[in-house]
Amino acid sequence: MRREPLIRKDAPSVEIGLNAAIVSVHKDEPVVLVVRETPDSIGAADSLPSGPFSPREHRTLEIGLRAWVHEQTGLDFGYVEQLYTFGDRGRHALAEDRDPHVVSIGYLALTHINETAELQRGTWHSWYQYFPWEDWRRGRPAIVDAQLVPRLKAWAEMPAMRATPNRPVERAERLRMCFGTDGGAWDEEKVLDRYELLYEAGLVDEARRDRPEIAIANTDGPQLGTPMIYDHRRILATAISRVRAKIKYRPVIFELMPNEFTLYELQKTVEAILGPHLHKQNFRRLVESAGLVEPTGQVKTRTGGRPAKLFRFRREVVLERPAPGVRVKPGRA
Amino acid sequence: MRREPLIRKDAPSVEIGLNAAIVSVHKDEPVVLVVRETPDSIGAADSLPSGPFSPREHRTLEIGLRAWVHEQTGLDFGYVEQLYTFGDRGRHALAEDRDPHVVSIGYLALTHINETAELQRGTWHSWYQYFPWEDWRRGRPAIVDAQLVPRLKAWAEMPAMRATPNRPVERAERLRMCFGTDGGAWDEEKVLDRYELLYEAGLVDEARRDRPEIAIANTDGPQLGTPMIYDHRRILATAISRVRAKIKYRPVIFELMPNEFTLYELQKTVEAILGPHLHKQNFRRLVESAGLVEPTGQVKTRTGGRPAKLFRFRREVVLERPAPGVRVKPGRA
DNA sequence: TCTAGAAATGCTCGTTTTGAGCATATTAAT
DNA sequence: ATTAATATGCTCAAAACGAGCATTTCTAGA
Repeated sequence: MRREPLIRKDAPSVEIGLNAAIVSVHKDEPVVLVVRETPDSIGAADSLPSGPFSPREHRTLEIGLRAWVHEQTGLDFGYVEQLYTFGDRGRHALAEDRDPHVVSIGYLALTHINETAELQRGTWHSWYQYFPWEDWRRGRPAIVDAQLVPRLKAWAEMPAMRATPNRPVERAERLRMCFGTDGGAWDEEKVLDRYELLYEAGLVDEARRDRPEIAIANTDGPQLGTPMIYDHRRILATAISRVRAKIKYRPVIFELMPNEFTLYELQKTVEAILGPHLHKQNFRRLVESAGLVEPTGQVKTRTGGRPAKLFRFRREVVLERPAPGVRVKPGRA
Repeated sequence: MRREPLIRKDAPSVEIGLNAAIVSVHKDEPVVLVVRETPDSIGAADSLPSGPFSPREHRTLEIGLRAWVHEQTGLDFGYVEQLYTFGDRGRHALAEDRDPHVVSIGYLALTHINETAELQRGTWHSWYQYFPWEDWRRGRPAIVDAQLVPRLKAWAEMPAMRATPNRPVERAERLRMCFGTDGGAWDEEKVLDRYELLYEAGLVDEARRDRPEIAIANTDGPQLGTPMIYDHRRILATAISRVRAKIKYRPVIFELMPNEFTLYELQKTVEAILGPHLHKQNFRRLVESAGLVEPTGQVKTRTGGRPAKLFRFRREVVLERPAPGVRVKPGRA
């Protein structure tokens, strides 16, 4: 069974972009590190730290990523994981660019913001600036019922462009799945699905930018959330989805904490990421009985009440339990 | 704050390889679709269907992947998801190749094998051929205690090459985490971690191939499992890890089933993926009460006993529950 | 035809986990 | 001292889970 080798020698080349969604929690606010860029052909827009992968200089993809982030912001972070590789950085590029095509790899990094500054460039922005509909800290955000749902429903009922008779049903189902319309529940992890639905419906600026012809159908009403360059908002949505899912089964929440913390500080950090739906006493029981933390013996006074015991992360927990994390149930009221 | 554009125009190009780990379950055996290749410079070896991404021909990465798989095997699959992007396809390539460097994107596809054949090329191989230590269907595999653990322990205790005093501890901890030595539990999802540990320890053929100098320390004893070309075995390990994790919170198991099936057939398929640790009556209660299936009204006779009711997947479940899946607990006896 | 064997299915029961809330302790501010 | 705010301990009912017994309904063979 001899055939040509799989990898042909004349295989086309593409350029690889490395992009970092660097997430932290600062004063109970979930934030992402943003650098404002002025690329040619597109107006100034928010951007994630990023740069091309250069195999000659970077031994691995991750090393390349760290180098770019350090160069652009001065930040060195610890935890990082790869999110996803996107074949088209905004379909704009896809439609118009010639080879070499650009493929972008998104990364999620988690870090604790050291008050005694270190950032040389770039700023921390609340991630809800880009996804206001994800901010459930003060209950269901008004924008959902005022903007998203009605405009998405209109889109779902739009006559299909091409002969796809089942399209309206598909759209209505996706709408229900993403936004919990018609009795469904809001799943805090579906950040990417929601963004992609809004993109397809032409309700975010990036869609108008990439596909001007679609946007015509949906110009009545403001665009939703602050846009970003290329596909960076999609990468950020992927990052939020991932971190919201991951803290439930891996102890990554501690990447966002200082070495010592009170249980309530830990809870506040979890709630900043997930949304505020945790019962204080049960949260305490959860993290203690799971062996995620151990008391340091110290207490923190000035809490506004009784002093709180300080805890630290018990690293050994990863050796003891198969999926240690803050196992709060997804999608509750 | 004006600076150079992020993406430089002289950015280096790389070649992107698309690789598919196409997984199915055939007669209670988990299998993967393998094509045997004879690439230059490396002897004949098992390979996953794969090919380079060509932005000119393929509108998206996924379309490119499907095209290559179809060309190489004749198979068209349904469900597919991206796994990971590897920056080095075996460090061999990294060390010796010149630009353009190759980056490989791994995909997981799930499909149901239609008995009335369709495969033009390639063969289905049990995935345990590549990872015999993952096969717990007849209890703890002998190879774990006979080969893996002792040889890994020797490696963990090896004097570190460079000045890294804490290395032995790190190695011992990883060993414990991956293989549950010293009282830890075996976590069926850590397939990739185990493979990478074996690679680092020089116990799989790929490590010897990529880093001949390391292998010298570990030549006493057979190499473990059938090797694959490039980094394909690592991609397969990633695929197994992913599918083992994912069936617990997404109804992907039904991608492996025919339209109608009995609950026991479903259980057998889950057990083929995860390992056999399910209580029959409780499994039934689990999938029924989760609303994952609905009876068709038909029964299947010739089961060897009382006829079994036939069920089908209830697609609506994804609209009702945030994380529908076969929620068996990870890492039990 | 009758019976043993095999598998499917229904059900119980004790344990563990979870959701919710009451009660008490310890601080700071007034 | 009193009050407000927070930390922390504890209880209790509901739900989920793990294990096993019992019954039903088929096939195969005496």
